Amino acid sequence: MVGRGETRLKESNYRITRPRRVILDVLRKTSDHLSAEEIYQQVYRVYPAIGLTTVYRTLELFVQIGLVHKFEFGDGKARYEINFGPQAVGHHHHLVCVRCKRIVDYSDFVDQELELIRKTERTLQHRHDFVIQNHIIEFYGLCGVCRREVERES
Amino acid sequence: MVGRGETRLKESNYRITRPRRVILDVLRKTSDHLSAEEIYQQVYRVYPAIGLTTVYRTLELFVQIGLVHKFEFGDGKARYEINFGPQAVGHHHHLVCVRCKRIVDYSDFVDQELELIRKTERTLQHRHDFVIQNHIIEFYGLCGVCRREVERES
DNA sequence: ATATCTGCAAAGACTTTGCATGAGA
DNA sequence: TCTCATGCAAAGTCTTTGCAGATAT
Repeated sequence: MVGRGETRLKESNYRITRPRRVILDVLRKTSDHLSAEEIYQQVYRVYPAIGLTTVYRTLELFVQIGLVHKFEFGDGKARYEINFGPQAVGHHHHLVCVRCKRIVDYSDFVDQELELIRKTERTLQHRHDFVIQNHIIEFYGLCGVCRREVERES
Repeated sequence: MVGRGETRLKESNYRITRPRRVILDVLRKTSDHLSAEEIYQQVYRVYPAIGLTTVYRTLELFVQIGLVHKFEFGDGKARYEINFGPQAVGHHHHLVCVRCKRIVDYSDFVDQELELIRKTERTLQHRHDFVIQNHIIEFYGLCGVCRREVERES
């Protein structure tokens, strides 16, 4: 999916600039769910001239060309992950606590999911004239800590 | 999943108030992806004393007790849908355009998905000590209109 | 009666926009 | 060269918080 991001940029007629390269590097190297501010801070270390605005603009660009996925888990700030595609190592999904917003990654069943996803994807592409770049599966619920706190309150 | 929402409120030791009843009604009756502001406006028609703050607080409460799901599709405002559960009529997923944020509902393959989801759910519950309330599947990509615009630009 | 809930106003947090300067192809 | 990209400052939008008055049980 992601290929080499620089190639993708060129293909889409965007310039390869220092900020874009560094932001892409940060995203490629982390396995966290980074917010724009966090990405800004990481980039700042190797390229202090960076501005937060550029980070936002670059991330939006990456999202639109399918290089990155933007997640919003409900805690007010968006988070970004590079999009390696459904078959790549690193493909995973999320388990989110609706109370404390804790996020757990999981990658169980991704191979079993693949067939269903592919089939769905094909159908949706045709039926709705969409070019699909990626998909997400998320489970929502209460983590153990929050469940016990809720039980105690009632 | 949702049962009768009022019952769920009682069980969780929350009071059944006019604003809560009206907000729940609005959510039960619509099939749209309403934002807090939109919900406020709908509620306002039958209960003009409502405040936007209350709408936000009520929605957050509903999310935490699993009555409602909060979606953030990337356009800056959260959207809310009542959570009927994976087997109920009305269960559906989303197809989102990363460029114009258009959202298409689909419900193809939801029966085929059920088995996989159940299995995943069971595993995750145990492995991560989570009580799972619901799940979402979302596909992201470019809608036809945006795809053509992007092609024209390059 | 009293612990909860509500509405208003104000504050807060994240993100976007305008514009002049700088940099890639 | 010349269009595209960047950074700063300011503005914008959605959401949350504080607090006094109202309400459900």
